Amino acid sequence: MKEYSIGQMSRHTGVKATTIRYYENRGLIPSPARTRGGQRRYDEAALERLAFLRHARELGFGLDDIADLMALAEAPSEDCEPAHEIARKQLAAVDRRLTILAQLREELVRMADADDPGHAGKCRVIEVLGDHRLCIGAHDLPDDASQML
Amino acid sequence: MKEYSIGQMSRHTGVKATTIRYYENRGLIPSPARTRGGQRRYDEAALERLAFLRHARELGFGLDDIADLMALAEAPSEDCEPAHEIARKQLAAVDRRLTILAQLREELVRMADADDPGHAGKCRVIEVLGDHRLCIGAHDLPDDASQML
DNA sequence: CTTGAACCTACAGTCGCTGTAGATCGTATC
DNA sequence: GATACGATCTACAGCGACTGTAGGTTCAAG
Repeated sequence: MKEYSIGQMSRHTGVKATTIRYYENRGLIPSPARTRGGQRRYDEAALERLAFLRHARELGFGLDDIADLMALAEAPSEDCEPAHEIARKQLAAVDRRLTILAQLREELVRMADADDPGHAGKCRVIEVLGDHRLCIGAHDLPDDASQML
Repeated sequence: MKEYSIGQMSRHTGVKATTIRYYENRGLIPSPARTRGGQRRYDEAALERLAFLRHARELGFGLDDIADLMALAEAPSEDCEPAHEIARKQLAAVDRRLTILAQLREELVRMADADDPGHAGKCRVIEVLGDHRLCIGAHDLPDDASQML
C-alpha cells in the first residue's frame, strides 16, 4: 500500500502543500494518518479525492459546492439530480461571465486600437472610460458582477 | 451648484455607499465636503470621477490600475501611451480569461447536459469530475488561473 | 417636534488561498 | 552514530475588493 507525503500529493495533483492543509482545515478532505513525527501520510483514496477536488476547482466550482459534490460522490444515491443542479448552476455562472467579458473585450479593443499615438488631442482610453455614453452597448452589470470578472 | 449625498451618488452610479467610502479610504476619490453634522456632500466633479471609476471597474481594471488612469486623466500630458499600455494589458488579460472560460464551458455542457436522469449507475457529473481523462482537452490552467475565473 | 430613513465610524468577515516565522522531522551521506 | 539539508510542521497575518454589522447621529418631511 503506497503512501504519499504532502509534497508528493502536491506534485501528483498540482495542488500546493499549503492549499492541501487549507482544504483539510476546511473539512474538504479528511485528516490523514501521521508519522510518529507528525507528518501527514496519504493513501491512494486521498489522492483521488484531491484530484477530484482540483478538477472541480479548475472548473470554477466554489468550495461549498465541491463539498456537496463530494458528499454525493461518497454516498451515491440513484438520484444524481442534485449534482446536475450544481453543474447547471455553474454553467449558468460561466455563461454570464462570458457575456460580460465579450462586451468588455469589444470596448477594450476600441480603446487600445484607437490609433492616435502621441497625438496632441484627446486620448481615447480616458475618454471612453470617462463617458459611459461612448460605450457600444449598455454593459450594465448585475449587482455582484465583480465576482464574475 | 448641485450637491449630492452619498446615497444619491450611489443611485446615480450604481456604486454602493459602503464602497464609495471604501474608495475614499483607499485614496481613489478625494474626501468630499461635509455638512455641519458630518455627512458627505459631493459635487458634479466627484460624480464624474466616481462614474469613471465604476466604469473602469466594470471593465475589469484593478484599483491600482485605475488610480494610474485617474492620475493620467487629471493631469493629461500629450502622451497617452501609458493609458494605452494599461488598456492593452487589460485586453490581454480578458482574452486569457475568455479562452479559459470557453474551454470550461465546453466541459460543463458535456457534464450538465448528459441526459441520463435517474440512471442507476454512476452520475455523469461526478464521473467526469473524478476522472480527468474524460476531459476533452487538457484544460490545465496557469498557476494564477483562479484570479481569471 | 417627532419620526424614520439616511448617514456616520470602526471593525470583523467574505473567498480561496498565499506567505511568513520559527521549529521539527526524515533521509542520505560520511 | 553524527551531520547536513530539504521537507514538513503549526499558527497566524495578508491579499483584493469589497460586504456586513453594531451602535450611534443627522437630516428632511409632516
